[in-house]
Amino acid sequence: MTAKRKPARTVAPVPIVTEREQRAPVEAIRAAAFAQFAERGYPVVTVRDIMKACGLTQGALYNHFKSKDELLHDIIASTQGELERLCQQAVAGAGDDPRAKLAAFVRVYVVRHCRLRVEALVANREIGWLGAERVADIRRSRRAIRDIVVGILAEGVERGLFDPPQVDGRRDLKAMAMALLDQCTHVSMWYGPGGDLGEDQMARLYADMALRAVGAKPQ
Amino acid sequence: MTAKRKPARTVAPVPIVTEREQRAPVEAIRAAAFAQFAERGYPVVTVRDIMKACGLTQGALYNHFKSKDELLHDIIASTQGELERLCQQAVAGAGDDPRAKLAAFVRVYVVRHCRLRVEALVANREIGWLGAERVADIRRSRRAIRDIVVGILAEGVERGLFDPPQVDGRRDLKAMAMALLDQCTHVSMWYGPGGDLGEDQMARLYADMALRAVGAKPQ
DNA sequence: CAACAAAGTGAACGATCATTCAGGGGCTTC
DNA sequence: GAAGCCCCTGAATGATCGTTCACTTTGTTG
Repeated sequence: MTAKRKPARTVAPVPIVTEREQRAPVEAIRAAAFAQFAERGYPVVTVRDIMKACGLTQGALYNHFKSKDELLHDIIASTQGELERLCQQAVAGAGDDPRAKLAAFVRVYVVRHCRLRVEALVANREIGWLGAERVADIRRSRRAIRDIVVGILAEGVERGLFDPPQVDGRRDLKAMAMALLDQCTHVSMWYGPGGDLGEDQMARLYADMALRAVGAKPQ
Repeated sequence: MTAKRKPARTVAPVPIVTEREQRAPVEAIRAAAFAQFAERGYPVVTVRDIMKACGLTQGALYNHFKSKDELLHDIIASTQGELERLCQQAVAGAGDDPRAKLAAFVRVYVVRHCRLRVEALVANREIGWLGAERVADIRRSRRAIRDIVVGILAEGVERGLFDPPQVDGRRDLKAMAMALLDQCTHVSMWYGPGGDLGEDQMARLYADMALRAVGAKPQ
């Protein structure tokens, strides 16, 4: 079943790319870990699984990461950091109108969660396995993203451009922001490129739904 | 730390409720498993953990369930089944208007996901650990719930009561239904009774957002 | 060619897991 | 009070896990 290299003790153990351009093994480990964590979940993926997928053996992991836990944190943190950066950038480049800001935010967020489905899935589903210390900065980044949305909503309300639903005469912008983010985040759980809509169409659909949900005045 | 019964070898090992009314140990196991799975995740919760929480030892589990896997399926399936029943019932009792049906569906769905947060969390997060055979009927039930929503949306569009967003001139009611469900489902991930809104208020907020998102005409 | 550092190997370690099973109490029913 | 059943115990089994480590290979530098 497994193709066992027979006489080879001395050959290069990684699939050769070119002599000069081979990707750092760290990157191969990251990619393999992403794929396996996404498909089967952190606790049941063994170090042996990950390293075998790179053509290496278990022990080699510890030349690059201190532990399996550090590996998980490394890949989640890089994804999460880039997401936060993208969101800030999208809002900053959308001009002054809160409606444009919200639409730009949702579009970028949804496209990213469609395109990098695997990364998003891991980042959102496997956080719980991180040790308490390592989980803290991920949660901080998530709160930061939520607060971007809350800020847009507050600005829109203040300027009379949004009219979000009220319950018992009060609004809860934080709950609304969570609702919008949940909606967009979990696209990565079921979206597939084979579906009826492409990434950009999904992005526009979700942006439209978000604007309607917050009661945005016509532009 | 743990209150160890000292001389007792022969006493009843479960916390005595009354002589006549003790809950079946199966229920105690279910409850303990729910709590522990929700808090720490199926793969890292051991059979010993669950049974210790009931005041029993590992082996006793297998007097009630064939395996840890069957236990997980049992508790997920019962939750999921009741959710499906509740949703059907909510829609059936909401009259003829698709707007009322959608609102009733969302309200019931959100209240349930707020109130039975633990159960919802387990049912939605731990499915992946079930064996392929056992996961099938859970997925069927989820599709059934999604199709309830799709049906309401389709009826509303047909009768001119909903005007959902279009992308490139087309609608994707399935994607919209998934978006609404994702939003409502993941309330269970962050809602806490200590927040600004109560369950009923959350339900109304979400129902309002859903009606706006699908472009429901004023009633 | 010798020396050195970086990186991979694979056996080994200690821990822990789900599951099995022989043994033994406490019921209810005769 | 004997028989039979339900249920629980706790040691045992066999497998697998993350991590370590002594050793080897490879490529670079003097």
